[in-house]
Amino acid sequence: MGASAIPETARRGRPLSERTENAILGATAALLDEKGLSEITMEEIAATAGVGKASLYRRWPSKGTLAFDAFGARFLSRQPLVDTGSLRGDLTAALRAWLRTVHNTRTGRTLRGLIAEVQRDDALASAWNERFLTPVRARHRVMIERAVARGELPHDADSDLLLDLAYGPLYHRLLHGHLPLTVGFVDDVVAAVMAAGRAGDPAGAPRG
Amino acid sequence: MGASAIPETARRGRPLSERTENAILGATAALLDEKGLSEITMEEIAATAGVGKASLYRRWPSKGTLAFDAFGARFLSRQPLVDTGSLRGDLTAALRAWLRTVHNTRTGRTLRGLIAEVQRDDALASAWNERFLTPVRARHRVMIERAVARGELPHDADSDLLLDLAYGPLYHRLLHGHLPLTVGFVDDVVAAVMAAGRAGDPAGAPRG
Amino acid sequence: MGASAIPETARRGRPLSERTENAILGATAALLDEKGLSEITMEEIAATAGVGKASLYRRWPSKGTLAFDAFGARFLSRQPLVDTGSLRGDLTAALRAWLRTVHNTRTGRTLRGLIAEVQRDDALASAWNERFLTPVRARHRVMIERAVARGELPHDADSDLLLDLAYGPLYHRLLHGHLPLTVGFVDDVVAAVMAAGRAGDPAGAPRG
Amino acid sequence: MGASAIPETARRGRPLSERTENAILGATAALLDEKGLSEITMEEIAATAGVGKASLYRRWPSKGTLAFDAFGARFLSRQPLVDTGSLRGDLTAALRAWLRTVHNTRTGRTLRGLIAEVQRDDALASAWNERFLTPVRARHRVMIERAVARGELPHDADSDLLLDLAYGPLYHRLLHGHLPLTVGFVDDVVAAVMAAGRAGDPAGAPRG
DNA sequence: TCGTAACCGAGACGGTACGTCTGGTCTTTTT
DNA sequence: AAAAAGACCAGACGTACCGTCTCGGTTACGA
Repeated sequence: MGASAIPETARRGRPLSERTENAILGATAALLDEKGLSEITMEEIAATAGVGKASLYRRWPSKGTLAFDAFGARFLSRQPLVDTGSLRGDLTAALRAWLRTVHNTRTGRTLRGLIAEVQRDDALASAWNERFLTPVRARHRVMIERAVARGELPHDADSDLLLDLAYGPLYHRLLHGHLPLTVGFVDDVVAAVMAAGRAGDPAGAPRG
Repeated sequence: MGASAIPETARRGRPLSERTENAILGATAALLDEKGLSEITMEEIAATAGVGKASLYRRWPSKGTLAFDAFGARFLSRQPLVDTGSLRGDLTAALRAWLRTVHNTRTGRTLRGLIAEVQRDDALASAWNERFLTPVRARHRVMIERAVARGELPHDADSDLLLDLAYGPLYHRLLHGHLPLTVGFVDDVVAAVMAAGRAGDPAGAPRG
Repeated sequence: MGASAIPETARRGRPLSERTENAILGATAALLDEKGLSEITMEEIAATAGVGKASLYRRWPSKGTLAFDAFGARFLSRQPLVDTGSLRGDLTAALRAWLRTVHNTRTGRTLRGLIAEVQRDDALASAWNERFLTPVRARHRVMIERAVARGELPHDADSDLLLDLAYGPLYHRLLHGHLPLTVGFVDDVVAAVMAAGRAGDPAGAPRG
Repeated sequence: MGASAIPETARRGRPLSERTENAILGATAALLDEKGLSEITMEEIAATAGVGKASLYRRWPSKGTLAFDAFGARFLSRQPLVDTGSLRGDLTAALRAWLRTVHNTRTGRTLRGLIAEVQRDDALASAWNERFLTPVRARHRVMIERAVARGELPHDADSDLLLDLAYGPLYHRLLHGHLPLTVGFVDDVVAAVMAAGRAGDPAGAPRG
């Protein structure tokens, strides 16, 4: 989304300035630390970065994509993959890390704002999927694969299902706020995922 | 949110017109059938309703609250509570009804737009909780209570947890769109909730 | 303009309340003492008078006519007609009284506001002429007639012209503010009118 | 009032477009030819000019100042200064030109509207003085100076007074409409000014 | 070493929508 | 039936941002 794509041949003309790019990303991150995405304007980002608005639009097509670039790396870096030796341990570690990252934090507010933005912008939705959800899920999927290798889960365990069972309830409370996001809740969710996994290949259950 | 609050004594001056209110709600609903919430403007609603803008702001403080009033009743009416005689049957019926209501429908798009709006407006978030989430969850909780009465679930089953386990994964796919919302997925989620429920008090203890 | 028109027969229903009328005129006068006519709204007048807007529009068709009624009598009462025994004395007394009334006073500001209002409302312009200009000019014309009777002016002296020669320059400076309105200026204008009057029939003929 | 002020150094950013400015002034002038200033809205001017509202407010702080810029030059150009060889001739030519320009013309209606506007806006009043009244009076003052040079008026003739004696009665009738603005009236006013001028230094008359 | 293409910051551009305000009218209940 | 209250429709107000374009100027490649 940001500056990428190595040109086949060196492109003519003045190249995009790395300083400008960093200034924009820095200003965006700083503003996201202060307030919600919907309260930030492109003009404000440009002014804060000491940059013309055109330099924003030259790189990112919308506020959402820019915020996503300014936000994504930091978020991903806070979702480490640890190997505790058991699926329950891995899941607990992963979901608690997610909880710490988003619960009552500026990062959580930004994440909510980005998900809101995704609902109104199909292009951003694609980017969100490819650049954020896919990698984070690939990382999480490793937990499932290790559990299969250990024999904790059957060979045909549905990793997509299990991940949605784990993260779905958490995002649900994050976005709707109907009930608190607590460590206890996270542990209950982990227990439920364990139960569902042990119950055998859920995809094999009879359905209509 | 809209006209409410029974006056202690008859209020002075010209009362809010029911015709005007209905015209506004009707226009909003019609526009929500055409396009997304974020593409609709208050000016457009007023013009469609043949009403002054002030008559909108006199009743609703924001577009979100208005959309919520125009949308809520319809949505709730499409989430019937049926008694099939078993928890699995009840859950399957409820989640499939939800799926039919939101999957690739205008209602689904509107629901996504409203959830996005809720992320940026605390007042709307409260209304969303009180006027939408709380009643819909109360209705769904009946399923859990019936299962407890039947002996399908232990007495201390955590209905909040079970409902989040059921609806969380569905909303997750609705909002992120990383994987399709299918009947098969719904049935898998039901199976997982059943497994989690049978496993006893999910909040705690080791299970064999 | 205001409450007038004696009913042929006693009118049916509740009569227009004199209290209401006085409250409106009082509120208007009070507001005109505070600020300019263009900064006052009908809603403000109604609120200040503790009266419904309909009670304003029932009596006066526009803000200008109302202001005119609230203002007119006071202004006229401050333009006394004195008989000093000479045209120069009469004119000096009249123009100086006008100067005292309007120079750097709230009355002057209101007068300017009303004249501005008259430019954009033909109905008000008529009222202004009939109810304000005509009576005040009739009163001033007496000065000219007395001067003719004394032999200070020829029998065919054009009183309209002489009055416009006297008041025109004063209103000019009041409305344009290009030069100060001073007693010296008033006296110079009186001298000029005297000269013009003495020169014989101003409408015509060559003079030596 | 509009785009002016030569920049000390080349100004940064995109300069104000002359095309836009002309479009706005043209649209304003066209609308002023159709109807009165008070019936014209900023939105209408922007739409007619094919221009955003911000481009109006970027240049002019109010409708009055804009109308003034659109109107001023045209009006001034219709008040030529001719040298007829005598004060009476010069005055007659100037006042008759004024009469032709404003009597029952769109220009006259606009002039009345602007004078009304000036009464409610101090900033506009200043502009009106500096940019309209001062130059037009400077031009007219030449008539007086030539008359002094010819010996028609004493050396200490008060040009401000004489100009107000000449134009005051005309504006008086224009704004109040109590009596018609005719050529005969103009000639009478000229005669009066001549008489006042010949009567010697009016400023020297005794006063209290 | 020059030309030129694409960048740079600044800010004006045509637009849209905002939420407020006012005008003049209409609809209540109360007097 | 007029009173006070206040909602009604209509639409202008001046502001804020949008995403694009224009300006004078800079940078770095390729000829």
